[in-house]
Amino acid sequence: MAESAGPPAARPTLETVARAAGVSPMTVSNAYNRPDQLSEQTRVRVLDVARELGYPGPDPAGRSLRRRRADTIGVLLTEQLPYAFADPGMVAFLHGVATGLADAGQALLLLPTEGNAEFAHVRNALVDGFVVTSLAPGHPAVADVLGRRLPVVSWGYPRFAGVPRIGVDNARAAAKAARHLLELGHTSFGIVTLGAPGSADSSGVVPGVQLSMGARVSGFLKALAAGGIDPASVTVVGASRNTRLDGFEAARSLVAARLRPTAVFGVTDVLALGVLDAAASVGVSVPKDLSVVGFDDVAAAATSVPSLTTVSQSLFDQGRLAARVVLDQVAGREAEVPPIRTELVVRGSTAKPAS
Amino acid sequence: MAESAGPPAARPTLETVARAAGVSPMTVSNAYNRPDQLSEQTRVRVLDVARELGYPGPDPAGRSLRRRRADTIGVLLTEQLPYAFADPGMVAFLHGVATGLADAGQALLLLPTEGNAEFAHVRNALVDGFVVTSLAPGHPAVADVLGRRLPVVSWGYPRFAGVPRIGVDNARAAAKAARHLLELGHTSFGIVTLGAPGSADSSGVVPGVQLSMGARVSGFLKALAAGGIDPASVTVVGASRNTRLDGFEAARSLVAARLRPTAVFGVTDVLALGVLDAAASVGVSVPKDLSVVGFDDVAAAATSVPSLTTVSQSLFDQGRLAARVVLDQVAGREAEVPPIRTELVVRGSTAKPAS
DNA sequence: TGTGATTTCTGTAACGATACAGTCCGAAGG
DNA sequence: CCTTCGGACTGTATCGTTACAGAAATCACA
Repeated sequence: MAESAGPPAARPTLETVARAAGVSPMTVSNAYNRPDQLSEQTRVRVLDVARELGYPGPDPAGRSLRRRRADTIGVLLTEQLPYAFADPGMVAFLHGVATGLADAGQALLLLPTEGNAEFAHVRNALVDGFVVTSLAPGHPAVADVLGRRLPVVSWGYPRFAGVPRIGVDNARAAAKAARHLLELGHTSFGIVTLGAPGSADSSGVVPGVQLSMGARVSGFLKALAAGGIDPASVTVVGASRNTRLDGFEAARSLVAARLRPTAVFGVTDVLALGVLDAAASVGVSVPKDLSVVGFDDVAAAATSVPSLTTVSQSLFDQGRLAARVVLDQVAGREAEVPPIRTELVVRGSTAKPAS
Repeated sequence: MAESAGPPAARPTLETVARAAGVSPMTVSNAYNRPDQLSEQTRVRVLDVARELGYPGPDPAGRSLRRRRADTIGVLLTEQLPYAFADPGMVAFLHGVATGLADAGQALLLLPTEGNAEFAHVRNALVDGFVVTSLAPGHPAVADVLGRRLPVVSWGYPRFAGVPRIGVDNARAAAKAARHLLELGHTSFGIVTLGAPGSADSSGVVPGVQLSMGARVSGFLKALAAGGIDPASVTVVGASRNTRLDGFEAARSLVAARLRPTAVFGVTDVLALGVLDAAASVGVSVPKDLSVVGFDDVAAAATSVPSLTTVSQSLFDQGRLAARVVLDQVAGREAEVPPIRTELVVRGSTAKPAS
């Protein structure tokens, strides 16, 4: 073929197509994006020519530059990205975000905040806004996100100035768990938290624990104190990661101790499920010999054996709300963030202590 | 302040910064992207000026257009995007993809293929390549993806010409489950599959079932036939969606029937867990009165009561492989796709039939 | 037939960045 | 003193698209 010689088949662009079809580039663009702006006849002809030339359609990069819109929201995950998928609470939240974005026709870009890529992700992400999940104030990604000067909404702690935050009142929610156990008649307690192990000091502050988890621990202890229990008498153990296995290992010393508490609060359901495993492994019966309360109400809490009493916080709805709030900001509407309700769901893992 | 008048504070660009710092735009660009190309002194000065002007750093849209790279891979989800998060098998696969991409410093763009956005997502996605999950050949998104002329890798069925496919041999894998049950001595079988309910015809083909699930069903039946069981004697019921609850409902008729089979194959673990629920709901003891085998080996299979015998297929590794293959293509290397191994994991849900 | 209104299409000018191919300059080496 | 070399920086030309303003052609209707 003669035509296979010549310039080495430059990638076709709008203009290539326009020239070949004998119309202006604008008309080709309209053929793809605003079918109502040109006659059906021309549109068909243009698209035919495009197909013949192997034109893949308007390049999103050019379009994005010109329109100053990416129709994409970035979700920044505190933990290394892959790990987020292993955490059912995070998955439920993402599920909600994805739903909210999909309903609005927006795509979701997942951004790791750790890893070998020195965080350039955030600087280079083609997005119209960010949803950030529980980011520590000093984290390098914080500066990157705020530096982009794009709409942001944050989930969990801490608060950033001028950034709407979505999240529950962890201290109050944890207090519900404590009151439930007090009402059942428990007097000796343990806590499995996330982060550094250690005991609470007199003010109920446990050092080295994630902020939101810290609020859960201190809220739980404060409610106990209001019920006449000395916070210093409560043994607090820490799991290094939020996995069932880490919860199991952290709880082993608790449930095997001679002076075993009769009630344990796991600051996440995943950890609480690990407590159930630990109890089973040493022959301690739940809820007969030990009551266990979790936090989050993930799907597995309802199907575990025994099923888990927990503080429900509708992670899915929070995700959807996060999407709505960030999209409102993108659209120039200031969104108000309603408070998120929590509710104690009593299931099979709590009962009166054995007398 | 006098300077707050004047033009309404145009958003600063590379050139704004360059002019203010008395250098060329190229130098500003280098200050951000190639620190080794200029003196430390100039770099600091440029970045200082940028900060003063409130310059948010090089705009990803411009950069992406010029470099013709997005450093992002799009993942196309068959099901409506949000639903994918509810499916543990899909989550495990995504987990693997995310890991593979994060290791290579790439971001992950999640794309819905359904919803109210008429699939424009795929055409507008700023990505260097796609990973598609189990897309039916006639699906509108298929044309969009192939039309982009970007690297693609597909997971599951069907195969597309020129597109590397990652997936297991479902028929052979399902046969392992069948042989396990035959060896235990079972002679009456049921299947819970995904898609339209219906009975197998003589050739073992069940109409209206997803392709990969169809392969599991027919592979299972073929292995039974090889063991002397008439496929027509096997009752096949269908769940409309891959959820534990749908599996429960689909299995109810099976386990409650007078001529209840002694062994049931769930084509996914999620459905098989639903079968366990159904058995429990009518007082049928697993594995004493009923053996149940699943497929996938999701996390919940190991922790269910009883734990689930299943065909393991390392979904995580397949995700990571998908990432590697598509990135290889982006880099111009042709990747070869190794076969994926499956393995029968025998746990507590299978036993010899009650005599 | 004239006068708008409507439909259909075009020309131009950005959008903001980086690749590429230099230029300039001081220091090292002879 | 002249050459050579490497580091630091610059100028220009795109990358591919769409917003905007308006022109030309067609139509409706008195």
